Amino acid sequence: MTGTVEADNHPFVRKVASVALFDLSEPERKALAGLPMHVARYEAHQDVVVEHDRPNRCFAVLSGLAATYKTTRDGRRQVVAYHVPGDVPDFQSLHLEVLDFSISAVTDLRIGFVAHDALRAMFDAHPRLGDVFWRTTLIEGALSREWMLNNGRRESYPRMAHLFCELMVRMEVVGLATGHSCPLALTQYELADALGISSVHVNRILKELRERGLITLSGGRLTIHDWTALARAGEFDPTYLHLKETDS
Amino acid sequence: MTGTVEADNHPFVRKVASVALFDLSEPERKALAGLPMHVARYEAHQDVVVEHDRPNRCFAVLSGLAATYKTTRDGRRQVVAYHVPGDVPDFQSLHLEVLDFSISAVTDLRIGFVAHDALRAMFDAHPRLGDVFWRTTLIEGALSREWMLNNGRRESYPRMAHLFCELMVRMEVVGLATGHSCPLALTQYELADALGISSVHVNRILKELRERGLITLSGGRLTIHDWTALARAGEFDPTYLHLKETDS
DNA sequence: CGACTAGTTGAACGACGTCAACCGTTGTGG
DNA sequence: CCACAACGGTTGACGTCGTTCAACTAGTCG
Repeated sequence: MTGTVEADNHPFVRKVASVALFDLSEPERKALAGLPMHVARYEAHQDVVVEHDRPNRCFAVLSGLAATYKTTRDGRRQVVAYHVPGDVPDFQSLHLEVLDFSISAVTDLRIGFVAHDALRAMFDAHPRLGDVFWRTTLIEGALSREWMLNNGRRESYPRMAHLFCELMVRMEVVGLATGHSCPLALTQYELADALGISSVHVNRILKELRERGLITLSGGRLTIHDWTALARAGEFDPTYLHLKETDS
Repeated sequence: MTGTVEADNHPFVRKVASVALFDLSEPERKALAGLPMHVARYEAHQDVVVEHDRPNRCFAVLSGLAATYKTTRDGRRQVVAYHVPGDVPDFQSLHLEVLDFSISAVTDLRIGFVAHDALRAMFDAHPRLGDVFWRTTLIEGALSREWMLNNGRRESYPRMAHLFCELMVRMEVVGLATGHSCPLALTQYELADALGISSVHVNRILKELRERGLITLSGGRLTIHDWTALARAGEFDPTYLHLKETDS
């Protein structure tokens, strides 16, 4: 293996390459792969950062699933984003001092911390990389908007269908899905918090999706048996994910 | 009047100065004020940009109120953000080719278009300004998250209270509110689309807020009679707006 | 084997939606 | 200058989607 191949397997290089609209230069690859990264592990349900924190570092998800969430005063929880490997969920801490959300491990999680200073130095030296990271934060914004539409204007059946479509596509993009099946260890409570409904209702909708032969979600695994029907039910159009054209 | 004062009244200079964590240098002010801007007017309910557009320019709201929205296939509409003067609602078009949302004029609107090329040139010459605009897009992301919590986990009464609190604070920041009263020409239909409820229900909640003496919304004007009670009802905590410390 | 957690299901309730009628204001054209 | 259409707001009656409460099951861990 050459150094180049090694760098290409680095999570940052993979992620940035998948988002950038240009080919990364060799110095850019080196800068990304050379970022000093501190790897840490979290168990499911642990918080990585919490609201009001003032981090001096960002982190990338290396493996597992993370969730950004907020809570009301009386403890009701709303998941506002899920993060698959490669994502940098608290990137905004680079420019906004105090966090307005918390991020927790949904499953066992491996993450890599990178100091703000190191990132800033890299962006100074390689401005195009800054633009790519900017692009990633804008894509996250696009996901937020789609979630708002989904949670605000679709009933729970299509709403859940839409969420499963999104998660499957994103898992496919990072190579974690095979044949419309991917690891997804979400409890029904967590699903409820993402969809803005109750866990009891999640259970009923899940049952309906299962009985109609669209999906199964069990054993920490989501399998979509009828992609076409699920996408139709959820009115799923992946444009908002802003993927670069690959296959479908 | 000196050239400096003139520049300080320029919408971009005002906006950037209000968001930046540092003092703008004179060259930076000049660059902002010197951006070639094409002013245009839109009547209420006209679209400025629509989903799937591929703009080669951004625009700033100069006066009036704009709304970013998305629709489901059957035409149900969800407003995902409001934009007050100074905001640059489609900034993401600088980095994402195709729009995943539409933006319409809520009231009569005056906007200023700025070509992407001009912005890119400015960011190359003044990297700190790029960081400030990045910061603004991250703040918009914070608003999205708060909206998701609000729409997903609060019932319609506190939900509407929260929205009015947010809008009032934002109007105050740009100097359009006096004594908890500001122009706000939203119809009940539009309010419904922002809150994810029906217009009939908006009417009822509005009546309740009015009868409890918290607000009045009429004649294109929102007046908050009891800020404390409204903020309490909406569990409003302005942290997520990421304002720089001024008054309260 | 007991304790705990996640899932499942029924029944009653409630928040909100839908439908429909009606009112008030505005603006336009005969 | 009035008629009337168009639109936004208001209200009641009723339907429904989703919640809440509660009981029960199944799997897992010590």
